Amino acid sequence: VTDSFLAKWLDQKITLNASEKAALRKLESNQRRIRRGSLLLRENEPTGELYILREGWVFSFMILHDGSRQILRQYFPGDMLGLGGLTFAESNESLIAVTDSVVGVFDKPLLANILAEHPRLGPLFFLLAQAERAIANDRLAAIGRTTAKARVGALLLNMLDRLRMLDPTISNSFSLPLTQEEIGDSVGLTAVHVNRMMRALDEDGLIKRSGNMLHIRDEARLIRISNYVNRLAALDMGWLAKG
Amino acid sequence: VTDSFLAKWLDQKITLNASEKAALRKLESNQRRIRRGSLLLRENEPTGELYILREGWVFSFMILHDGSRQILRQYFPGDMLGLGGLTFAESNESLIAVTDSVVGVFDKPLLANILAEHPRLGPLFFLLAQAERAIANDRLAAIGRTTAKARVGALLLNMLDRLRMLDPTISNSFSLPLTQEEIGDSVGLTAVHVNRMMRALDEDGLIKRSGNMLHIRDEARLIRISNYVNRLAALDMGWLAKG
DNA sequence: CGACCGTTTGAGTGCGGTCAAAAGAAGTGG
DNA sequence: CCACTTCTTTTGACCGCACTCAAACGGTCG
Repeated sequence: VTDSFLAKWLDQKITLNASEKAALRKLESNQRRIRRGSLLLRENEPTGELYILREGWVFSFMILHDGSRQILRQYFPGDMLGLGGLTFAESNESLIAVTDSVVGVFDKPLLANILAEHPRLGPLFFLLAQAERAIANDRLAAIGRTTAKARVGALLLNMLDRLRMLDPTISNSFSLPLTQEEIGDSVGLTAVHVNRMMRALDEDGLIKRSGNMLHIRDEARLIRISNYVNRLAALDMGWLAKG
Repeated sequence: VTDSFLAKWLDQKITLNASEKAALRKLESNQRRIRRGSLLLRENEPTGELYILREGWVFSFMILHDGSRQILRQYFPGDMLGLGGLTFAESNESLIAVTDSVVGVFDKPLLANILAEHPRLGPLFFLLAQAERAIANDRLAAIGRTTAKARVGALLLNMLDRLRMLDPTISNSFSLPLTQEEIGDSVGLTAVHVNRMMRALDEDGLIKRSGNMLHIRDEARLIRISNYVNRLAALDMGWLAKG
């Protein structure tokens, strides 16, 4: 068993002791390989499984009654997935792998044990959930109140910032494995209109596309027109515990 | 100091012991009265204050760069407010009282102490946060992928269900203190279009308005056309701890 | 090489926005 | 209690952003 990806990520924000790291490692010890395009979890099916993503891209989504899809969130290595199942017997979200991925699989009883044995982890997970909520708020505001171009721009910037946290050598380019339809389902647009907006961003000199590589050419201006804020930069959890 | 409203709400889901109840009571012991329309917390201002709502209605919102407003969430008695300040030095949301309200005020150090002394509360708060996330997902999908009429309908139904949890005697009517502009800012519409949708719902026989009283006339049909799901009904946190 | 999937482009439509104004409701001060 | 202001709701006319439908193009995999 290699190191815990969740621990690596948390450890940037708060110092974990050896026993806590060991506990988190346990959550990732049972690993599973996921093929690109396959479902990890299906909406409205009872499940006790929870996951920590170790490699690859995953996203969660809901299907509405008219058949349309809303993508809720993109997940990257270190993220916990399937948390909808924590409070509801049936999850209200599905999980699908965008690229070949590796997850650590665990269940509720194991999580309950670990939380009981390591009293700092519960509060820490609570904080993490609040940080996610703040980011979800930005997405809500973007979808509810900004133009199509801004929504696409904000999504691209958010993905770039997430990837930068994982790999500081990334500067302004990354491989974007999402189709334009998936981008549309993420920000509440149709694939056709996403295409027009991407081309517009391209013609404005804000981004550059070649293959599935995406290059942000003028990040400052893209941030401005997209009404984007990088919340991750200001995350502070140090006040929680000094142990 | 009367009973804790947060404890009353949590106690429906998981059994709290006397010492935990006392701890939660402490969070609400420092009470403050808020006038209708006044700001409890301002976006982008550093703050250490956190709140538990005891009486009244509060909502949180963000202002975008073009001046438009997105209302993020309606809060009811028993809810914790201002959690954006937990992980960020500056909150990314503002809080405003819709009606005269009473909140319990506490700060991060007190919360940190209570979480450290009561090891079940951290995990419990974590679960609560996940439940909120699931509900936020529904709202995201509604705004991203449903029609104006469905969005308004889903908001009304959600408020009804929240109120029912607080007062089981409520059947199909409640006093709605939000203006149509505030409803619009909640679901990503203009006040003018909210008005048209409310009138349409009225003419369809789904709702009935008189003054600021709202009556749901055909709940089943409104649920259907709004693509609404009441997540609160299926909340399950019992697996967490048997202590 | 064909089948399939994703991207690109065009033409036309409609949902929700904008602008404007009137009517009603609710505070506010004298 | 009334006069006045301000806020909220309602209605109409028009506009435009994003959707729909459709077809062509390009890449990729078997």
